Amino acid sequence: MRLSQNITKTLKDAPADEQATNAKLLIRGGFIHKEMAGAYSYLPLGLQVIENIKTVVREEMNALGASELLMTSLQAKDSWVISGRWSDELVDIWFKSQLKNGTEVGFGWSHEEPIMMMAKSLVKSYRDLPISVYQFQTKFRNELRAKSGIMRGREFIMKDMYAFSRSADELNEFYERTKEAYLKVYKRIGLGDNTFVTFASGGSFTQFSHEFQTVTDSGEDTIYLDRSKRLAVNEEVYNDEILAQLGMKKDHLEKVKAAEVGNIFNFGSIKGEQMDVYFNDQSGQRQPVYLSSYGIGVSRLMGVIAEHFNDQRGLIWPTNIAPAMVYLLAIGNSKTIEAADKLYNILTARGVAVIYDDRDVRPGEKFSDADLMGIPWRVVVSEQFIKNGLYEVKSRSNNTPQQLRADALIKLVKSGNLKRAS
RNA sequence: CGGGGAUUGGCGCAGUUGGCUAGCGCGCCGCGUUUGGGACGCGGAGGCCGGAGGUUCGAGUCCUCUAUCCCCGACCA
Repeated sequence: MRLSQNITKTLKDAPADEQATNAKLLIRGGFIHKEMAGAYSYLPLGLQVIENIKTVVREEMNALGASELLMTSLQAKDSWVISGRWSDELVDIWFKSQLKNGTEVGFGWSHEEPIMMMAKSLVKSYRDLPISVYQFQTKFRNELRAKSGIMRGREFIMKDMYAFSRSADELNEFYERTKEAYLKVYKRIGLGDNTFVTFASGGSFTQFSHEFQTVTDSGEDTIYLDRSKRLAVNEEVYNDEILAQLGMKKDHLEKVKAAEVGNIFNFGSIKGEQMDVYFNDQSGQRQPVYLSSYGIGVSRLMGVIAEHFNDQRGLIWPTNIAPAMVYLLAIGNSKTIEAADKLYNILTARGVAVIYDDRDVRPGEKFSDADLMGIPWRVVVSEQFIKNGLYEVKSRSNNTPQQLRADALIKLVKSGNLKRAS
């Protein structure tokens, strides 16, 4: 995209009402806009990051055999009454409203109950199973206190997947495969080294659920981490008995702050029994459906990444989720601008996502914005090199530029394996 | 929900013991000079000081209520 057409402008000062690093940088760079506490709009650059994260998640979920759907944000009261979770005492983060005729409705903070109701009408036979579906949804949670920028909002984007299985074994098999898929997701978006499978409280059916925790001081969870095993225990279930059970040694554990970027649950047959979702097995017997659910906080991930990858100058996006691969700018006269226009067309045609700073501002301002926005590669078209057909290429995380021809430039950029046009 | 802090042009801030047309920097508009790390000069636009009520000759400044935001805690299927 051409920066002259971008709706946002970068800011030198972050708004005083933001404390969190992720919010400060994302607002300064023009990625998000605060609507109110805990509710942020995603501007073109920010939306691109969200979409890139989604693409990675989507590919990994599809690889599991799951299919994407989209449920409603508006939810009927009935299904939640069945499970008992319509209660404000039990679930204190409900946003509720009512229709003109007085019928109560809720805004989805989870989609477990609605998906079970759907499954009830769609899943009848063992032949229909196993099956898994997922969606990217805006969740609404009326938190008492919003905090940490986009890391904990009242409205946020989440990928949630629901798997229906015929037995505990079948469920477990899918559960383990999904756990691996999750680790792939975190690896691909740049958080692989710092994200750990973590034992957490399990809920009604199993003793544990598994969280995916990214180690960061900005996180709100405390975990006990065994780095060599790449496993951790959430503080909420941490005690000697549990450690012994998990075969983890206390003196191997580090106490660290972390942000939960995913959580997976095994509900066993409980949900099916509770909500009357049964199928007929091969012998015609009614059996409860086994449910497991899998969440990834997409917008929170964006926040965690912003917290994790930055320096004095601004953001440093990992290549797989950067809003663009190249920040292109020309210095000087009509000749370099013409050359930059041309390069922009070439790169775009080759499927490279480019932010082209075509604004009539001084070079220093362009450099600063390139750094603030955290685009992996900066390409400068200047008089001194263009006469030899060379472009100056510099990585965001490295200060020494190199001079390359267009084809070498494209090769270099594409080695980051991101092919998007914008 | 308990505690603490804050609210003055789009953003960051100043504003004395209550006093006259409410200032500064950034950003924005115009003209000119500039052009490899957020340039400079000149000229402009933009604010009933979060809101309501009160005290006073007079309120950005004092009092009461209220809204919103941030932080700590509690909370986080």
